[in-house]
Amino acid sequence: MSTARTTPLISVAIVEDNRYMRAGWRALLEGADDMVVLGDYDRCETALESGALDQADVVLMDIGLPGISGIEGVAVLRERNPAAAVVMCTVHEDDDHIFDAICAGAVGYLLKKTPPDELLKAIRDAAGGGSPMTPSIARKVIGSFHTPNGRETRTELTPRERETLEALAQGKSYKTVGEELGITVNGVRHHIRGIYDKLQVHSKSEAIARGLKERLIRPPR
Amino acid sequence: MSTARTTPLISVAIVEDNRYMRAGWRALLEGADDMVVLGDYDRCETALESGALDQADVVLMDIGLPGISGIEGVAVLRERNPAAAVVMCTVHEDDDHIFDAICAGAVGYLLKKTPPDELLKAIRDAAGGGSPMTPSIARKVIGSFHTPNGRETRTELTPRERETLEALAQGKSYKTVGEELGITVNGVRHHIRGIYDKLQVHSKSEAIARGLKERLIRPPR
DNA sequence: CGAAAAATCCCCCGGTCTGGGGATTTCAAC
DNA sequence: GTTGAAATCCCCAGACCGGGGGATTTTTCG
Repeated sequence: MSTARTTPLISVAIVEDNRYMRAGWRALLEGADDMVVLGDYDRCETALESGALDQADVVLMDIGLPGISGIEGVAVLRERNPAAAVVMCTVHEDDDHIFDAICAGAVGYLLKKTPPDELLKAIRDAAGGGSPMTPSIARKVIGSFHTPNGRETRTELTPRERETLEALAQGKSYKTVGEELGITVNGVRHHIRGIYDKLQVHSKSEAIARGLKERLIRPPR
Repeated sequence: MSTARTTPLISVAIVEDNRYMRAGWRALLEGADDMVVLGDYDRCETALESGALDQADVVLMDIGLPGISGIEGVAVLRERNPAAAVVMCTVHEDDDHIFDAICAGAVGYLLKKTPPDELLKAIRDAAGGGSPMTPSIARKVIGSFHTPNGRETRTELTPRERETLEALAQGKSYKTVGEELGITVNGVRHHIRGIYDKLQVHSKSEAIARGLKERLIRPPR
């Protein structure tokens, strides 16, 4: 009889255009006794056609692929097989690629320099409901939640102005904001004018957009 | 002569109200030869007064503290010593605490059930510019970037409506949006009316707020 | 091929918002 | 104890936006 397993096998699919890297990954995963490689592909199109991605628990995906990029690939796959945990694996460490991939639906993001044992750990992690990330990437993701310097008066909004802007960002009208802050519409108007002045904008939405971008206020919810 | 070090010592401060847990952490860290414990405290106030936090590389902080909570503590510390990497350590796994702590400035978030060796790894990770997180927490953070179902027509906005709403979220006016999409103000108005209808709102800001909340559109930047 | 949905354009009217003034109170700092 | 910033309130005029209509064209799909 075969060895009793405490955990089910992890099905993995590989999408990577570099054949040597692809072969390396395959060999590595095949050496792990808790994983099975469903297939390796050099581009998203063929991987999707093969059907392997539809049964995969984890998909190791390169980001810079010929044809459909890894980013678009994730988006497509997410509709076909939402249960699959896609781990992006790439040389790019720049913010745009990272956040594009994450927004598209990737659950993990590793740099290609990740050592083999950590790659295996990452796959187990991803299959187990985690989100493996290279430390520097994790910090970037976390950093995206942080306000630029943490001060109350970051750019230079007064506390009251910040409250006002946050209320506006929740879609509230002058009147509603006034009720919420316990002041009249005129009081609200004053603060809003201060905000427009400091942010150099001329409308509610513009102020909200800048407030969010500069992280002067926290995004609602 | 003392042993040559390849990496500098990591200064750690501990803030945790449970004395047993605190003592346990302290003992653990003192057993690691690349760390030095600057002090352990049962509340933020005393920790801040002591000055230990001002020199710490890493701060292990409980989230549920008497007096000033760990969340507020992070915010305060961030202004005093932005270089410190604060790792929240708690039993709470609910979203609010997590995101509040991260937004306040924490770089890591561990559950108290984290085994000792992983705790040490997490501290080294935090000191080295990473963001240690319990796998389930990491997934939640990553998940916050994902759209609910990944489809293009998530709730029920048409592609053109989504483009319009995204442009609005960038603070653009009807006219500007029209120029961007290559249509007239009237075309824009039509899409916006469709959006208002579907989202059940009655103003630009409200639509943007809901669009962001429901993740129908990606936050600008 | 037809029906439905999406996308485009147009007009009018009333309400909200923006920009321009000006005024008073409070509170902390100098 | 004056100064200044923050916060509160008020008015007016014009621009922009939202709700109500209606119309045409392209695309999608059964």
